Amino acid sequence: MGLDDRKLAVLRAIVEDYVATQEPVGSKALVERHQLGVSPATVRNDMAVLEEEGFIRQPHTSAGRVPTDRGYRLFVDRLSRVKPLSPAERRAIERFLAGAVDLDDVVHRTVRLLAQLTRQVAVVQYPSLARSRVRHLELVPISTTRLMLVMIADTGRVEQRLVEMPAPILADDVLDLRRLANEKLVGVRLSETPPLVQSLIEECTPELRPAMTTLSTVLLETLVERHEERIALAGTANLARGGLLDFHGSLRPILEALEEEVVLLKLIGEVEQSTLRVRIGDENEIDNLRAASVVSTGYGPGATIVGGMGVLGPTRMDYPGTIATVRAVARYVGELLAQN
Amino acid sequence: MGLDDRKLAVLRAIVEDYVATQEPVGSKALVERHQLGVSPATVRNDMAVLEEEGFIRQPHTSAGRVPTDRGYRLFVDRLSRVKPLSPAERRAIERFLAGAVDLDDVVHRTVRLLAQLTRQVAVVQYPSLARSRVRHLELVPISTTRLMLVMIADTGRVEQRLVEMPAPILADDVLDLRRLANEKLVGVRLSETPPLVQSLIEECTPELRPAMTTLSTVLLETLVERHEERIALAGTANLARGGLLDFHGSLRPILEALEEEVVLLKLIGEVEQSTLRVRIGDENEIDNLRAASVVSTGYGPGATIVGGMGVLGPTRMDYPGTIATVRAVARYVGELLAQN
DNA sequence: ACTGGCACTCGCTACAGTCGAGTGCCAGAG
DNA sequence: CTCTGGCACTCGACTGTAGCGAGTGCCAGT
Repeated sequence: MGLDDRKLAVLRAIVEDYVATQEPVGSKALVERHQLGVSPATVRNDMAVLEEEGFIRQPHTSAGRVPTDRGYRLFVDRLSRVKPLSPAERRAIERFLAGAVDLDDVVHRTVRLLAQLTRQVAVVQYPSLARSRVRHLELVPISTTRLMLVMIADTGRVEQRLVEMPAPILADDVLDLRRLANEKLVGVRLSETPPLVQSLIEECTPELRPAMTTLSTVLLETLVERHEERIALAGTANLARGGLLDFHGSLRPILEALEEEVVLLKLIGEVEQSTLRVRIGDENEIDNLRAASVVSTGYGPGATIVGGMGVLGPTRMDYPGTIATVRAVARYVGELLAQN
Repeated sequence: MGLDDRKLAVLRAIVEDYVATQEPVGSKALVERHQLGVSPATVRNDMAVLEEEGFIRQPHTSAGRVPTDRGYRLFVDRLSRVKPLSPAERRAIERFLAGAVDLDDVVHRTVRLLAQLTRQVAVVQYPSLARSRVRHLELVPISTTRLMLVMIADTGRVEQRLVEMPAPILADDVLDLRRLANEKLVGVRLSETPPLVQSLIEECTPELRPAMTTLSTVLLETLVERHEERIALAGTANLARGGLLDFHGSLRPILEALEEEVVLLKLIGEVEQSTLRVRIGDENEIDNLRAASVVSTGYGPGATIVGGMGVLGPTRMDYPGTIATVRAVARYVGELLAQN
């Protein structure tokens, strides 16, 4: 396919105009707004080619052109220059995140910040437990047969869980359990704890065995199985901005998808390296989100990735701006985490 | 105003039909569907009176009638018989909540359950800290200058917070701090802790004083000031069901309101007794929710109320059903909490 | 290879006309 | 005094027609 420079320029112009105005853009308007140096007729010919190649389409005969998912893809891959953040934005990010006092707080602020800056739906995954190490385990007696298990991970995450003991347990035994568990598990990656928890049962004294067994099941549940991943969400109201023209009509599927933790994790949790990822319309694996685009990236202290964050909006969105913002916020959060 | 029994029956019929069909209801359709025992003409006269009194209105001349907020109000107060839950529903509630393992879990399940049963947006407030008592305070050393403060309330809530110490602190001192704090604060209502925390500083040994001072500020923040109330939300996708006819057009204001914790608290958190409360359309103090109705109630173990829960939907909603569901769920959750 | 011109398409808007659900009112019956 | 049947009226929803104009595709000319 012969896509010379001018045709690409035309595509870029179409995307930019359409994103800005939300209206199909015609050849005449194009040459007026951009300095293409050629006549509308020429642009029309280029448009015909672009349409043949599947980068743009006409909503109706005799309307202007609109980019297709493929068109946006090409735009993102080859045509959009990264739009550097303004100093004001950088400062806003820094100031907004600086006040955070806690991991919870960091995540909360981050997700609100992302939603606000991009004016879209923001999603932030808490640092993944699978990628964390155990920093400390605490057992707090609640009653004679009840303990509260508190697990603190090196990423700052804290999980707690009630443990129902099979029989009353002595304070001293609780201390023993705690000591044993900590000796064995502190510093270990959570994903690698299961065999160790098993050995914990085997190696402990017979008197402690029943208690340790129940504790272990809860431990395993807390560490590995149960709602292992947490997610924060903000900016859903932004979905209703575009007058429902985006998302062709109904927000329902989108809202439904956003309620499913699993779906959200799929959206932003699958990042292995810190590469930023853009999924446009059809490229999304989740059917409900075929009308949306997702910009996501991993984040973490230094080069390691401990979780993902991202933004969801209409396919017709300001990709360069969104990409820049997501990238910047992720970097700041990473630095913040590194300080701990 | 003379509202005899038949006029009330007419109003009830109008509300029921409109809720079911979502279309303005005319006199003829009414007599056909309900056994009113009179002719359409008579009904029309009654309707005229009802309209004069402000209980129903016509969207346009020559369309059927639609209930006004006032009409719904009268319906809820005097016309709706409580619709008992089906045994199947009761069982569903029981089964769904029985598996809960944790306060977090209870709240999560409750909110999803409510959303599912009522097919509306559900909101559940975590047991309010202000109404809880301190059950235990735990201090976990993270590094020489960092502690993790964990507060467990008698309602099952657990709050944690990082404490940044002004100077390195010894393990023994941590134990002392913990002991002192627990001695002073365990069993106290959170709302009454501030003076005690103050005295904690005054009474402790000079060596511990700096550490205790920082700890105290964090304690106060955790116990009283900071995001004291937590809230769970589910079912936002249900907002987009009614084809946007409800909420006259835009979901935006509703979604915006739902993102504000403060607003949500106002919605469901102001319950003092366990009385169920229904706010219809205009009766809502929050402007963004003038097009919605809220059914809310308090819940808690036994007669004490520890938090609120509720449901938000279009004014045109099945009040009897929703009221019954909310009430039932709140009661079950209360029983569940009482077991702890 | 680009441009200007021209005929053509087709969605949008306005307007007129018809249909019918629903109403308000009135006179008469119970 | 209350209910009923009848009747004229209103007005929104729908249909069909016509004109407008943005935008296109194509072609001949430079």
